[in-house]
Amino acid sequence: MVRHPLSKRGNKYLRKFMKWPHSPYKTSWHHNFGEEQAMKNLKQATLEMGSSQHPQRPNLPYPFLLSTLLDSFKAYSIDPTPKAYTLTPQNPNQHLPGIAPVLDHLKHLEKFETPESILVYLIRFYGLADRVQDAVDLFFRIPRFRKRECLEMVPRILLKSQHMNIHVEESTFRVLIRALFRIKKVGYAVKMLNCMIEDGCGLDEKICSLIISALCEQKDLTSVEALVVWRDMRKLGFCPGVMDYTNMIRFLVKEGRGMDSFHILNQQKQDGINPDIVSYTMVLSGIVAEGEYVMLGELFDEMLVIGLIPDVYTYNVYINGLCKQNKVDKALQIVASMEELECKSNVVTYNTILGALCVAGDLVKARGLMKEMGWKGVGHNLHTYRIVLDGLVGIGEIGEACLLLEEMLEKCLFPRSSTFDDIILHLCAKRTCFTEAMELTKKMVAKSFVPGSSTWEALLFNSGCKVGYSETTFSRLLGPN
DNA sequence: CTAGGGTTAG
Repeated sequence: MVRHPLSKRGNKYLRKFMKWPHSPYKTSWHHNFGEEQAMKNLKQATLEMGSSQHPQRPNLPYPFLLSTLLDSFKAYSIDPTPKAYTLTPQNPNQHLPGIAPVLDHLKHLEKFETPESILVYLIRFYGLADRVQDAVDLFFRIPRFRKRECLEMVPRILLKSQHMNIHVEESTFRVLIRALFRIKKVGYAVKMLNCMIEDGCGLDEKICSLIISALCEQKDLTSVEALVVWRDMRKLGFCPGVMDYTNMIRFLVKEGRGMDSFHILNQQKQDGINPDIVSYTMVLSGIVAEGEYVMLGELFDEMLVIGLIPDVYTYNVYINGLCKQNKVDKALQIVASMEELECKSNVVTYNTILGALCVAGDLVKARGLMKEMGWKGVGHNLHTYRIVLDGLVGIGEIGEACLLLEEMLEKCLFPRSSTFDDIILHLCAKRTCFTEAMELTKKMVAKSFVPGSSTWEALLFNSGCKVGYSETTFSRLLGPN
């Protein structure tokens, strides 16, 4: 059975069974995976098209460029993404005839508005193939790729209808506002809502909710403006529901307005709607982000008094707050008490504390905690390793760092490239370790890591002292890969 | 249609 990867119906029930290893909230994971696979197939297919030595299909099917693209994505039941279109043609002259259908499809059938980058790409493509006229034509046709064009007709129609004495009524407003949401123009949607009210229509609570829920995925309303809209809507008699409060809080926290989210939480309480653990968790994290640690403690206590039971998420936020204040011992106490309360700590809990220990330079404790994780059945992840590795490098424990690095590479986990640089630089600084530095560099380059300029400098500088490394060693490093 | 919505990392 083929299921749309993003369809909620698809994995709604899977959720409760599949809390791990993928965050159940990131349902887009499937989608991303599908996209990755589709892109891979597409890449392969266009490469095959390009190679003329393909036996069965000698000089391949330019017109199939488009169908290949569509098929690759259809196989995973997802719509082609804009990215797919930038991959398509590789060899200008060969794929030239396939471009027109692609453009046509983009203009008329694709759901997304053609990003300018694709058009730029295609114009350059025509240019490379010496089709200057085509390039110029395409340039002038750019506006036609804007799906917004259709919507730009709307004001004219509205004016016209006014002339014709046709009154715009509620349902028309609703259609228009929904259209604005589709193109993520929440700011205009708000304006339209105001028009609606001025026109004497009653306040539409559904639209209010829609506006609040769209806040997170839009860019034209700032948090300050959103707060004004919120206030105005309330003045007009909008009674926010739990979901409205949650959405508003999430938006504010995301925008770094922890204190504002705190005020919304208070409004919610005043309205007699009890905030749940999720809302508290979000607000607490906003408060931590703003460094309001006194308030963090107060709100956490208040939450307990109300009778809400914190879960891992909540504790992790609280622990993060303690760690930011360098109160690692207290954080560890919380972990211990979590155990008593039968709330299992997870990787996030440990990574947070490990980070604090590394900042404090207490690598001994960090090592111990890493061991404890294994023992408690909490697996190490990429971040765990990166945190500790950076910690070791930070205090100059290069020997240990190299051992940990070894362990990581065995598991196919890679450090940040800057960490590689740091390790190599440290090794270079110790003259006796130059050989190791070279070996490590070679290994890394093989894994397509690009050393920074100061790393090259250190390697070159030190290679002067060693006879074994000639120019050829370096040019080999720069070779393929 | 009774879940959804939330945490760390440079």
